Amino acid sequence: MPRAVASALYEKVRKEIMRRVFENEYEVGTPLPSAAKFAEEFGVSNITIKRALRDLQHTGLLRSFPGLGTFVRERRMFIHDLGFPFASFGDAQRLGLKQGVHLLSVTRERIHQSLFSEFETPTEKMHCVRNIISADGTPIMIDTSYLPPSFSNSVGDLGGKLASDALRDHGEHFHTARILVAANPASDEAQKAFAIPNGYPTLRRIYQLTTSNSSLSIFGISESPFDCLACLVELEVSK
Amino acid sequence: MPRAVASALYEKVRKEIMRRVFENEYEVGTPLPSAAKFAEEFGVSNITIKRALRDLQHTGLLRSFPGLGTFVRERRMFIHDLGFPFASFGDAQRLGLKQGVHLLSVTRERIHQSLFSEFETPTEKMHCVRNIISADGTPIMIDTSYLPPSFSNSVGDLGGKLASDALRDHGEHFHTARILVAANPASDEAQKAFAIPNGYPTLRRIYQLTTSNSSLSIFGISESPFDCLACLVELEVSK
DNA sequence: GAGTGGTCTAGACCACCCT
DNA sequence: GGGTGGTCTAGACCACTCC
Repeated sequence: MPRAVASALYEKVRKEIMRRVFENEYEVGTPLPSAAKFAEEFGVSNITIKRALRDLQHTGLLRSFPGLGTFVRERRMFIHDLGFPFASFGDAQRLGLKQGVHLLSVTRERIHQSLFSEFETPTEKMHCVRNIISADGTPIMIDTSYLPPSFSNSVGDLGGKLASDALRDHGEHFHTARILVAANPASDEAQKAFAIPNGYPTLRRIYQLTTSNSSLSIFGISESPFDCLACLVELEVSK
Repeated sequence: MPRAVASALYEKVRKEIMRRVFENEYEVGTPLPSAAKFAEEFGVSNITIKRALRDLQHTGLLRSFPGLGTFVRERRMFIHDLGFPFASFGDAQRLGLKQGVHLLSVTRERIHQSLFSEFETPTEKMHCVRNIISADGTPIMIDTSYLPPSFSNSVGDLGGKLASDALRDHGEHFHTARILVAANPASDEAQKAFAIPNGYPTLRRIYQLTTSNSSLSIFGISESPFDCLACLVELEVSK
């Protein structure tokens, strides 16, 4: 049963730098010592330092900019209450934060079955709307919503708002939300949208919203970098 | 606005190997070509190949064993229905899978406040029970439960069972579960317990169980590798 | 002994940012 | 020009597994 390196040089370096960051030994806004400086201090190779720094980027602790240096990453975590399944503008105001919805694309696509294996999804081509949702100016979530073709007469309405709002505009209200919450390495889209590295942990919500109109379901996926968003749920336990 | 490398050699290699795995070009159980073979095939350095393979380990696609080779990682995903907040043996049987609970440690610790910032936790020293939960023989979850000191007369009971079961043994039943679901890079404990690399995405549930006895709350954290467990929740939407 | 992956180094080049 | 991080290479050593 292999694994566990722990004794590696880059691990020692990583843990020491991590400790310093947690002890606030580096000011946010000013760069950490350069890789060359660290290499001299720790008495190890340049490359070993870079390896440690890269690992710390992958866990969200640091962020490097070529030509500028390496910085402590500032975090701002938002809590998404699943009791209000999909933050709409009303919810955002309630939470006291400025929410923005930025349209990425409107296309016609089939639902990616492998992601929705826990759901019964239609196989026909759906309207597919991708939005970036930001809170207080920082992007925190990329949402892909699939709406049935019956929405075709108002596709233009879909941009810049969330599926729940689009539903509302059609006079429909969803009454049940079924949500699969999972962790995942960042998708390609999330990597681009949030400028995060390959493998960066993200939180995914794969959801189905149903309305009183039984033929009308909205499916979707939301993805957020792990350090931007968490979900809260409160449950009365049956028996 | 930096970031985005995509054109890097190791990225091309990574994507090509990833494609081959998804296309089932490599049999599970037999090793992939060695780094040396890949280096020859792609016409790049040994080290560049290793970099790509390492990234693919960090996203859970591959798993390497020194002396043996690199293998496609077999995944088995369990779905945890939050409607039955904490899988007990009864729930496990209902789901038709063999659940195991393996005691790691019983200690007295204070609750780590920074992890429970969304909860109001007691500051006194609590009983702290760590268990590894496995399903069908594979470990899928490490759980840390904090129980109030009033459980002191039966600390011996805490091993090998979950907090909800311990509660039941005391004639108490929880009626509300408050759960914060988040993604995170693997904690040190999870790294050891699941033999996963630094930065591996995990799903965390930070929870509070309350009973009709208002002074009795159980707090806890569960952590699972992202490819082992997801959470499902179904909600009636108020309003 | 041969092959494997993991680590570490020295050295090089690039694109970027600042002065 | 000098500093930064990012990439890539060649070469070495180690611990491991299998034959």
